[in-house]
Amino acid sequence: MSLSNNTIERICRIYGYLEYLEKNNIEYASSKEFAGIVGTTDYSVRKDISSLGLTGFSRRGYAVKLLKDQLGEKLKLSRTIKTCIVGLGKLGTAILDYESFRDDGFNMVAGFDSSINKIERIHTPIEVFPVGQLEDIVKQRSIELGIIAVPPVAAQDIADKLIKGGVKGILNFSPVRIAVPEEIVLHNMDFTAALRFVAARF
Amino acid sequence: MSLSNNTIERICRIYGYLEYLEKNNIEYASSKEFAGIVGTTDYSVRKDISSLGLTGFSRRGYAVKLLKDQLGEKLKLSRTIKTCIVGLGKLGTAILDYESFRDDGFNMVAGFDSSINKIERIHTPIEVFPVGQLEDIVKQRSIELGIIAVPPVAAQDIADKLIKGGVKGILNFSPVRIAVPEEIVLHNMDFTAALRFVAARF
DNA sequence: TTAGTTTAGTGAAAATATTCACTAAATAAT
DNA sequence: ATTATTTAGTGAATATTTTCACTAAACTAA
Ligand SMILES: NC(=O)c1ccc[n+]([C@@H]2O[C@H](COP(=O)([O-])OP(=O)(O)OC[C@H]3O[C@@H](n4cnc5c(N)ncnc54)[C@H](O)[C@@H]3O)[C@@H](O)[C@H]2O)c1
Ligand SMILES: NC(=O)c1ccc[n+]([C@@H]2O[C@H](COP(=O)([O-])OP(=O)(O)OC[C@H]3O[C@@H](n4cnc5c(N)ncnc54)[C@H](O)[C@@H]3O)[C@@H](O)[C@H]2O)c1
Repeated sequence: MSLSNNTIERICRIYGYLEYLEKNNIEYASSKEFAGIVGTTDYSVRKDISSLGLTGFSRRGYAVKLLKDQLGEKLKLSRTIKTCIVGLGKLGTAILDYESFRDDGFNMVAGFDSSINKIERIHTPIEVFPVGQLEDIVKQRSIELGIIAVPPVAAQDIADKLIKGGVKGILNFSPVRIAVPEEIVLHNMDFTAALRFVAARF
Repeated sequence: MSLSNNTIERICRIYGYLEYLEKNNIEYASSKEFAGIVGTTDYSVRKDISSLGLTGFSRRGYAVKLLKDQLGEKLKLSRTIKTCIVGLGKLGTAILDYESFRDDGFNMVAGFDSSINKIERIHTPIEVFPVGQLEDIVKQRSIELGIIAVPPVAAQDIADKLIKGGVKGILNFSPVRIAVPEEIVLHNMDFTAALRFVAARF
């Protein structure tokens, strides 16, 4: 019962929508509605959900709160995941300060930068450290997920350090390919590739 | 000869890598090398490239400059694409100031925000306008691609205005589903979904 | 009660995507 | 000159994903 990346991606989007529905006290939603949200068909949504062994209700659809909890359970999203960000430049500070991540279950517990100047000037409730302490802090605080927002040249080095510290996954915003061992989950957010992906389909 | 989204996505990533190779005066690269970059197999890369009617050279691979130009031609990426950003908050200003986009063929020609205060305070070589002028400026300057970095509640309204102004595609950073007509290309950059996509595969 | 409607569940069919197995070309090595 | 090696090109086989067609359940309305 291994899930395809497409299924995981769709479920993650649905999960976000379920949170929204829950906040708005909506109790049921149909596969068709989810399909609209993630841009697929109701068949696919039902297949995705049932492939996790979860079920809905005839004529009412899926129970929002129940499904959210069950999906969270299955995909290990309901627990809070300790996260850090490396590179506190323009993009990094935007991410550092983005408060919704906490609601979404990602607890930003540290920021790192190589510039002491920057670290001293930064004004945020989150603790920030010089990059030299990266590995230690990641270990100490059991940080599971690292976000990379350093210039491309530094990205591989930072990834290596995050991995030594023990992170299980990396979200990389720098536009370079990073090499990681098998067991580490890597996902790239390549803005330029995304812009091209749009422009290529005009 | 319509390309799948997977193919387009891979080609966009390869295109970025070709730019890097070109800058470093590397003349040839193999399908295997591209496969490593985009995380697929050499077979798939060759299929992708040949599905566009493009070819390489036995025993040398693909000619970097030639392939880049040809892919650029086929996917309409070689021309410069006029782009604007709406919402000049933390994320929006980071994107506004990100200079690599220009090298990558995206010319940021305008920024918009609803806060006059913000517009007056912003310090950037790119022209910024109150959001009331959005539709007109997009028309006047023939902006083809709009980036949305406003709070979720405003996202649909901004999308509607961008479309009225005539953009062909939208890159949406707000974590909500936006409705657009068939002919408009929409792509969502949902950071939370990306974090979840990583965490779900730990 | 009965007929109609909505929506989930699901095996089968169809469509799509990937991988394989093989050919051919170019070059290097012996 | 011959053999070996590397790498692209590609039709066929395989695998995966999506869609379809149908069933069943739950509820509504007549
Ligand atoms: N700003 C954007 O909109 C944008 C868009 C797409 C991609 N990116 C990518 O995101 C990354 C960050 O972009 P940015 O605009 O914030 O750049 P930036 O220059 O504003 O910030 C980079 C930060 O990284 C720090 N840094 C440099 N080397 C480091 C190291 N070895 N360890 C720790 N910190 C280090 C710098 O001190 C700086 O604070 C870059 O890779 C960039 O290509 C940015
Ligand atoms: N900061 C992040 O790291 C981050 C991460 C993920 C998603 N996002 C999303 O990106 C968007 C922007 O985030 P941010 O952190 O930059 O927020 P922000 O509050 O810093 O900036 C939002 C900006 O939009 C402007 N704005 C509000 N309504 C507008 C309207 N109708 N027209 C034009 N401008 C308007 C505001 O004046 C402000 O400058 C949000 O949707 C947010 O959810 C941000």
